[in-house]
Amino acid sequence: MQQSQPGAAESIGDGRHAFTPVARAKRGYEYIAEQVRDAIATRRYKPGDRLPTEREMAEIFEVSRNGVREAIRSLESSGLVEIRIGVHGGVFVAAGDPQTVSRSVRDLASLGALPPENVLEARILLTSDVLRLACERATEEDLKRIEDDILVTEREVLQPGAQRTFQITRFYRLLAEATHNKVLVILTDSLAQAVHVRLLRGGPPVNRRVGELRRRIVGYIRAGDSESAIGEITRHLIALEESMATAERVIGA
Amino acid sequence: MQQSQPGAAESIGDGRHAFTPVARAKRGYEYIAEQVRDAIATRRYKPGDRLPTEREMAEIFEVSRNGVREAIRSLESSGLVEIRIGVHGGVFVAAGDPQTVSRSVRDLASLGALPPENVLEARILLTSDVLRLACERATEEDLKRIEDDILVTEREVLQPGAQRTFQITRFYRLLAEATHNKVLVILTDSLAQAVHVRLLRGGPPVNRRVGELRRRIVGYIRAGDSESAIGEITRHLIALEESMATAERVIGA
DNA sequence: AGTGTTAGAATGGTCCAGCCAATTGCGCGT
DNA sequence: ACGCGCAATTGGCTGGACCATTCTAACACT
Repeated sequence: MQQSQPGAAESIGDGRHAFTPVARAKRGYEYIAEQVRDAIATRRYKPGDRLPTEREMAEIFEVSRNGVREAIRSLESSGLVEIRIGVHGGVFVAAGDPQTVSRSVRDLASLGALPPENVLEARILLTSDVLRLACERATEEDLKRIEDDILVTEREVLQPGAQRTFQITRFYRLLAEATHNKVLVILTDSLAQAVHVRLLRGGPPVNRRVGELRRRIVGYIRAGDSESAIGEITRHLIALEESMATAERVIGA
Repeated sequence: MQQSQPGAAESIGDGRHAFTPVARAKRGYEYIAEQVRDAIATRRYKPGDRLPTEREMAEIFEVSRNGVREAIRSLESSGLVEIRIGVHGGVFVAAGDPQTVSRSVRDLASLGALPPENVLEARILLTSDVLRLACERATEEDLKRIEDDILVTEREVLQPGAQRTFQITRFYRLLAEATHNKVLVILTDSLAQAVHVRLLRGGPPVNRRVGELRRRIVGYIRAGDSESAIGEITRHLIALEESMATAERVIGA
């Protein structure tokens, strides 16, 4: 996988030179992971297929079993393979879990690599697109699911000692699911996770009025009034950002 | 790391039950990776900080050094830590490389988990948002960079035996960079990678006219005519999708 | 004083050989 | 026919050993 080189090269020059960072001594397991990745990318191995056993790979690649295990760990953490144990166990090409993407984004947010104002802007744009599509495509079932979730959330939020849960993520994912577009679900979920990380780090108190707000949104979607829905949620996202920003200023984070 | 549970639970029921998959016997290294992840998420460790050495962690967590190494491999592959060797080397919390996200998306695409029509739709929406912002914010420098890249691309494309390179990814990233929004760059790049994977798997021949098209886009951006730019690129993305679809039908992939 | 040079220490990188735990199939006994 | 347990195969994990890389600090030579 030549993923790091292009980025690195371009960030330095104008892209015209053909230089690449001096082939840093890659570690053994990287070569293994790379080969497996390529084999999957080129469809030589498809989801569900079983790779050779650890012991076999150790022979094939001429490394110790430990080296193979590290490579597998890396691939597993990327969501490319999954492991089953027992006879007929082994390393299998995974089906592809969409959550790996939002986990990446969450990690980036954990590291503070995502400026909040950029997340906010992207979120407003993305959510607006989602709402427009949702107005066209949401089925009654989709809307029911959202309404059920609102009830759950209200119950969670009104309980004494309400903790931050995954409600933030859930609502937006359900909205995105109403577009019937998997990719939009992934993107929406990713941005929600970026905010979620921040909320977990001592954010503002839980807003007890979320229920009302969300019900209004659903109402607009039912009526096919995308512009009102967008306006409503945009104001909400901005308000949320402001309350997070002040909360962080108080803590001094 | 409770990332797999919420998704799994919700996909089954209505979200009202509090059931969680029977705590599958987690492997030792997962506990380690989880603790380190949490420590980073809660800012107990910040980018640049050094974690204990492998040997120390092995003592702390009461596992073998191999176990620790597997945990580190997993975190490294998530882009959370990076390793330096030598005295004063060790495991350091990373700065956060945006490429981890697009790599995730690319992996998902490799696994065939992203329906092409969903990618196309998301790409059209996202690129439209990007172009609107770019029309407002692009500096002369931004546009210069794009024009330079177009020249590079034309040279690459017109060479005999033109190979698919990273030009597809590059152009869209540069467009996104003109919005001066890091998050939009990440999202744009991710979707471009999803398409790139497909192109590498025997896509249609390289389009030799890309230069003209891209120059027109830049022209519209300079003129602040976002709608024309959007129309142009939307038609292009749709045409690209169609040519990929037919190419795949021929191959029988 | 300045300048190489070298020895040592600390770190991750790798290997080996072995045993444990989970899973499954097969054959034996009832 | 049924069930029970053994055996085979897989990944999970251990502990110990040694190598490769890097940096520091002491030393030797100008």
